[in-house]
Amino acid sequence: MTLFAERGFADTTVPQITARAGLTTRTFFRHYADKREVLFAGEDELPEVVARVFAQAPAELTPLEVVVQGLQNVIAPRFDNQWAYFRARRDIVNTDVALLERDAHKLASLARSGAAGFIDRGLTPLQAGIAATLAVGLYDAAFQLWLDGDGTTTFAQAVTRAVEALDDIYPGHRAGQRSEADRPG
Amino acid sequence: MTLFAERGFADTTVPQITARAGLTTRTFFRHYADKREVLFAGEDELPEVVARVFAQAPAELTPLEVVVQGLQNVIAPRFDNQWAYFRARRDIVNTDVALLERDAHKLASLARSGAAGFIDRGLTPLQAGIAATLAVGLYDAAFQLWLDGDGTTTFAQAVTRAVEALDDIYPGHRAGQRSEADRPG
DNA sequence: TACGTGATGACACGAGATGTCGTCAACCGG
DNA sequence: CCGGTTGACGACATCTCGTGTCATCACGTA
Repeated sequence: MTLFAERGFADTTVPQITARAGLTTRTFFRHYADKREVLFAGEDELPEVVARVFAQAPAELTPLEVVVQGLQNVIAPRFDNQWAYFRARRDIVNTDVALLERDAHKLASLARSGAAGFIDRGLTPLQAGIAATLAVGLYDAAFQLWLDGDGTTTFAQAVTRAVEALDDIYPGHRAGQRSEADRPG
Repeated sequence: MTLFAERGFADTTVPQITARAGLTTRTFFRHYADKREVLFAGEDELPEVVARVFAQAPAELTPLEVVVQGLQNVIAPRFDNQWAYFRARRDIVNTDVALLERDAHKLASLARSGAAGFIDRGLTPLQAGIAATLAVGLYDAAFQLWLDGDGTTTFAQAVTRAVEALDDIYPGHRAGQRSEADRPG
């Protein structure tokens, strides 16, 4: 991370990283599948987290309610207190196309995991795919909103704001509310 | 494409491709930024197409209406009659993680382009980001649905089915309809 | 002590990707 | 017809990424 911030991701070679760490190039690739993966290590468990969210969710919840509840109760606690790290990480990722590709693919994998969960809940593959994409969209929007803040707001608050934005652009049935209630733009 | 189908993407080297084409390795990289880009050439114009859709859309349309109209009127004609090519292309892309990453990033770039258009129409960045992600999700769902078909159905029909699926999982205001109408399922 | 296991170092190597220079054909104005 | 420019390509060198392979060393255990 330090070297990436100093010299940029592309201009930092693996030998430079391992020299700083006192290891060998070969050892680096035994721990990380490739150079990019250093910045994404630890996110592989997210699909499992998603699966757990679906397993614990009551059957009567709507797809969106499952998503919001999962983001608020399971994802949020994992992110708070790590704001500074994710902020620094995003600044690096945004400078390199290869890292943005990896990031986009991780989100797509997350969506596939979510779609599997929705199918288990009885949705058709088409519905599940769209629901999962919408869920990941909310997740990512909330994540970026959270990072754009000053580090004092919680991830859960960002999720709430993202859901409100969704209702603004595409008013849907919210639990306990009449969908007719038009919101001012 | 032929070599990729025969030997797989990863096991096909650039010298093999250029030998088949009667050219040099160096010449290959003058036409394509990297090996993966061969399968995505021509999609760079999609963001411009998106920009045109937004420029032509009447101001009174809702975000979702802009998307659906754009997909039906502008995107669909570009895809029909190319079903066989896109089908073969998808079969190759799905076999290689690096290609899936590139694919995911292209969709993300498309979403950024769409978000810019929504911001121009007066949405907040947060709303625009979510609207664009939802739009790309519909686009991709329709695209996959279209490819899963037998080649006789049109892309526009797939878009219609995708929008119906969205309304099933997250009932929103559709033009000229009461949103109270609960759908079974 | 002897053995197995796991992490690491050392070395070689293929493939992707880029910089640089020279060549050649097409084009264009005089 | 001539001389210059432009653009595409070949040839060569080079760098980095990533992998296969084998030797070594530390550690725990019978």
